[in-house]
Amino acid sequence: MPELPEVETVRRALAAKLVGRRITRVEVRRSDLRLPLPEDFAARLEGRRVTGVARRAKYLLIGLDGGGVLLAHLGMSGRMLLFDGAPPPPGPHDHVIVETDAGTALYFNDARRFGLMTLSDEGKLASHPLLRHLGPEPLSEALNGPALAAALAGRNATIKAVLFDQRIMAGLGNIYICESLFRAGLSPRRRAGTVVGKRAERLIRAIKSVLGQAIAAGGATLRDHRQPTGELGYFQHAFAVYGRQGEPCPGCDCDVTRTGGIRRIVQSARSTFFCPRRQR
DNA sequence: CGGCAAACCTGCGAGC
DNA sequence: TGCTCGCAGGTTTGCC
Repeated sequence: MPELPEVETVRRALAAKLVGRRITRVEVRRSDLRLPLPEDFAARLEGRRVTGVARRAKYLLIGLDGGGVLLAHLGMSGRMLLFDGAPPPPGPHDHVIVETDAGTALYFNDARRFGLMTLSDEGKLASHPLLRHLGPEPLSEALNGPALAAALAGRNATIKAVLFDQRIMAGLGNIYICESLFRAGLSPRRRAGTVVGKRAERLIRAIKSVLGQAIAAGGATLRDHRQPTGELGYFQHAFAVYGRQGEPCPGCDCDVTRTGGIRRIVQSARSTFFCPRRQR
């Protein structure tokens, strides 16, 4: 499911239910996630109080008293599900269950197991192997047109491929890259190094606006993403190009039977959706 | 180093 | 109905 807006939506839901609560019980039902869970995972969590829930790129950072941090990534299919009453019987993909003194149960569910959970210390977060190479947050003030242009300078790969590189900017995935390039009017096949000046300005503004609107909509629900409380996100209805192959481009008023509408191509084994007339 | 493909694992929808 | 195939929102590795 999850790119930055979906993870941010999850963060907010977790923060509302977990902050200030004490963890009473942790059950590891399956420890072979993308990285194996630490041996003492449950023991290090039980009895701790949750001090905050933060996000870095697509990672969730659950702060604990005593300085520990539970680091979680949802991969492609990971979900965090919150239950206030009696939780349902765990299914085969409910890998970790965390219960609090407020009677809340949190299920970490991940069919494909590309997600992970691990433990770190607050002081070591910046140098943590999973976080250390991440580029700036797209929504941070520091990331503006000139900063983006500088990061893209000299890159000969396509802008689509380079935006996937989490070292350039961290948090975008296939959907929001497609949508941002559409809003910016840039072809996904353009060389990244040519995105300078006004183009870089347009691109960073597009990225920030798409992400901001997606967060406000509770993220996008494709297949199975939902918020931890069960509500659906609805930003998928606002997609201009993603998954809309053959549909009319919302920015052009040309005849779809002649132009073919939104195009789908494959770049580094991932689908790219774009309007060849509007994006250059 | 840059750029790309494949691998990791499971589920689902489309098409036959 | 039931099978096979292709495809899926991420990240890492390995190859050229």
